[in-house]
Amino acid sequence: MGRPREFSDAVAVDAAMELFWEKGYEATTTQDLCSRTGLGRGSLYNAFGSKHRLYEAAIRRYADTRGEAQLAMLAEPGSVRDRLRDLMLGVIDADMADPGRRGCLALNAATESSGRTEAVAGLVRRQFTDLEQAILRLVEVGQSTGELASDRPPLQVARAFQSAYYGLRVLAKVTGDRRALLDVVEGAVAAL
Amino acid sequence: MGRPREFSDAVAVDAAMELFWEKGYEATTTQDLCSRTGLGRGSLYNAFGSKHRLYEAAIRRYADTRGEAQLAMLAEPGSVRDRLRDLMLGVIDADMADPGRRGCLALNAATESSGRTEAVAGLVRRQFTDLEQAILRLVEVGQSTGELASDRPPLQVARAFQSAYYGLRVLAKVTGDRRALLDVVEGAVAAL
DNA sequence: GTCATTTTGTACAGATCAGTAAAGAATAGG
DNA sequence: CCTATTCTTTACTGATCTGTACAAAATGAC
Repeated sequence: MGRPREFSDAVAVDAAMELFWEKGYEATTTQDLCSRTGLGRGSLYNAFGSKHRLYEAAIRRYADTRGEAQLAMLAEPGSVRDRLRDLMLGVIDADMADPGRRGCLALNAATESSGRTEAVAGLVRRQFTDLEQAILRLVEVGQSTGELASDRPPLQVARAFQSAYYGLRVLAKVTGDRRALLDVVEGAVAAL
Repeated sequence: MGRPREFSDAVAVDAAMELFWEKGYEATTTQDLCSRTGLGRGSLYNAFGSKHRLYEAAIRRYADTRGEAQLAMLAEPGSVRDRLRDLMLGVIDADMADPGRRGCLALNAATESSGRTEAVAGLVRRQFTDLEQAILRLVEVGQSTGELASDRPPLQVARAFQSAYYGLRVLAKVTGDRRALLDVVEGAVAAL
């Protein structure tokens, strides 16, 4: 009972996510969040408690939407090499098409020291290990079908590839040199 | 002529660098900077103009000290694989020994959207390409001596390794799992 | 309708923000 | 010693920060 909410939580968190994604935690003000979500201060604090809690919700939402979309991409049919290459190529297209150069919210949250509480670190860690596991499964498939060489531990191969993936996203933040990024992709795929 | 400065610019920038390194640009206040450097507000603004200009000076100083130290490490004697492995192992030791989990200031500056003006992006880009070139030279040496396979373009190999290096630093920000990080090292070195 | 409950809007709190103004202090040159 | 110049200190600005208090509004239960 009581007065019903005039907004959808998911939509509000989505708007907050976009904002944190653009500006980071510290540079985003609660006023920004009110403007972007359309909520008044009272509603925003009533629903989410604090700026930091909303930040955590935004990271969770990022994982549930963008993160899951990436994992789904890895599950599509096709050779292992093609799947992993597409993952990286997709990132290059997305990151370079984005004028705000937002990159990956989870990665941004990992590197921004303020707001990197244990709660945030935990959420980021989970996204990282989810991706690691998805890559690992692909590598295992590739090794079992003979598409990939089987002379190295799959987990090691997966982790090295994942690292190159995050490095790629870091490089894409400051460089506009598409060929440099494509070198990373081909180098990482060749290393499989 | 005029009244002499009571502080050394280099020492002040060094202190500011440590602070920006710990907290990032946005979360560092000018009051923090005054406390840490020991300067009054007047002196700080007289000497550096603005918080952002001091940030740029800090990044430059980071490049001149920490960045150069890394490049020097790559120039030491030893096999190419050992040099590149040591680069990464050194990072693991340094990052995990640091309770503040500061990581790499240049990488932090690259991902923090606020304060990422073109000036900052340029400074970061320079550090990135300096490392790329240093790795490239090593790869070229390795390929010419036969230590590394010569079936792939050296620049592609170097860029993929560099990416794994930055990815490693990102992972080190949130994980305490040393074996996961060591997998990245061995995977990246094996991919050479 | 009345009541309990929740949401909403507004106004406000106290702290803190980056940056500046201005007066006093320390120097070099004359 | 005197002046021009630079640095230091302090006080202050106006804006902005996160979070809260509180009354009005909207609902369901009865």
